[in-house]
Amino acid sequence: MLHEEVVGRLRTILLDGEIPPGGRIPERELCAKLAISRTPLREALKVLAAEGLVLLLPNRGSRAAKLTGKDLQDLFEVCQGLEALAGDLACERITDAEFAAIRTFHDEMVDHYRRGELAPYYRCNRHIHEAIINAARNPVLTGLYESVTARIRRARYVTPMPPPNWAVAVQEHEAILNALLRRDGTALSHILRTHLRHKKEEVIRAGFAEIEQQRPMEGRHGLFGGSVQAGYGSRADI
Amino acid sequence: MLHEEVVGRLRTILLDGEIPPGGRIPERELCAKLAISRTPLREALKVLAAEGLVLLLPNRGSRAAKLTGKDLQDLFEVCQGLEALAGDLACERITDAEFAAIRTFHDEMVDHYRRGELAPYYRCNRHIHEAIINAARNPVLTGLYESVTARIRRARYVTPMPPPNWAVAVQEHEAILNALLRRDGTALSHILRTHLRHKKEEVIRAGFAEIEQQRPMEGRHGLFGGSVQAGYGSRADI
DNA sequence: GTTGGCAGATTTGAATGCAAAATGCAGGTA
DNA sequence: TACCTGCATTTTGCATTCAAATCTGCCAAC
Repeated sequence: MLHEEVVGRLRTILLDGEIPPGGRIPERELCAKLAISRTPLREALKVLAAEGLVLLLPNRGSRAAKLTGKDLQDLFEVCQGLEALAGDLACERITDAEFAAIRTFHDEMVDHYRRGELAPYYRCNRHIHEAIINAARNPVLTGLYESVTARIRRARYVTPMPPPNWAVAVQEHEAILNALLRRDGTALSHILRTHLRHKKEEVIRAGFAEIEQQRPMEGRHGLFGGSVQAGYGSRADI
Repeated sequence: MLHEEVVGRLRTILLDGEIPPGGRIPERELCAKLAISRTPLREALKVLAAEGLVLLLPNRGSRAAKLTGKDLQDLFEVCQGLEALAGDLACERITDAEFAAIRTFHDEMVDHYRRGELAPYYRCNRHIHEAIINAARNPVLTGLYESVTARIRRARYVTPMPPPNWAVAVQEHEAILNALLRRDGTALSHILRTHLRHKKEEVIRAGFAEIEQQRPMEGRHGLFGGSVQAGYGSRADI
């Protein structure tokens, strides 16, 4: 019960920004805080490094990963690909009940839009996107999606929306719902790609990538391929 | 230098089937074999569990993950999505040199096809797919792709090809090259999806998923989402 | 003959210990 | 004053140790 939980709690700490991106991760303090020894903590750090949330610097400790604008762009692009795939699959596999649930979220979301309530709008929005992923009935996809979206969540679901863009986003969501209703995978896939591309542009324009004071070569690491790997630095928040 | 290397070697051991899927992973033996202590080995196991290559059974050790037909299908679907995305991006970003390299691999591949040389054919084939991924210039994508393809590599690049299917595959590759030449992302994306879908169907038909003697509930685990998580069993080889 | 249960051995999960590397700081030198 | 050098301290990475859980084999009871 220890290991899983440690990974989860650490992940929360990192995603919530309790340890700010780029911040040092003090092993001893965290051990005390979580009331565990260094062994399970270090195991968790390795796992999170594989997820791209932690940067392991050999012999020099670990740091919370920072996202550069490039990182953010890369992540959004991948997210586009994953959601497009999910949309395609979801149209083949979604149940009527699942569709109904999405429609409910959608209607609620539109209500929040009309009232200009951003936070609840985003909540519904996120439910919809996640429901589409789940409807694809592909655990591998779900897993990758969670891992990718976790890292852009704050950028994605916090960025303020200028009214014109917000209107477009809602329109796109109408189209998403429509494509789902028609079970038109190709269309849904296309809309989702567009939708995410817009979101990406908005987030990047909103400045989630401007504070790039490139740190000089932090080590690589960050298993699973090249995720964070290529050694970035910077970004203070997200 | 230890940790990274241990993960790498263990991954190789698992992917090469040196420890067969579903096989127990004997910590002590592996420690002796790799000349390390249990601590770094266990860290590596946790990381590989997060990648979906290892199943962690609380208090009952770890096992090499097995792929069910469903797993294989899920992985191929995700691979479709990733390659489609890569194709789209690659068309925007590929350099002439990269394209030339792909064309060279392509020509060589066709030669091998004409001579009926499957293994070298697959080698070129794989180079092409990887080159497209790399041309997308997206480290996150590259990382996920590596992680996903590693798990289906043996199925994908070992399955024998009935002549008619092989001919179709080569034709598809002609189309891939053509779309790349024209920098037509939409077309390339579409072809890659189709190409991968065919491959998936072929692999599944070739029987890489038939030996499913469902093991009774092995624990879950296997971080990153639901990858292996949902607790499958079975498959003896791959 | 089979089943249930108990004691010993094995294995796992986590804590602690120890050597090596890195960091910080004081003092000396140009 | 700025910079380099050497030492003490801290931190990291791995090995070892220890407690708890699981597995194995044996015996008794039905």
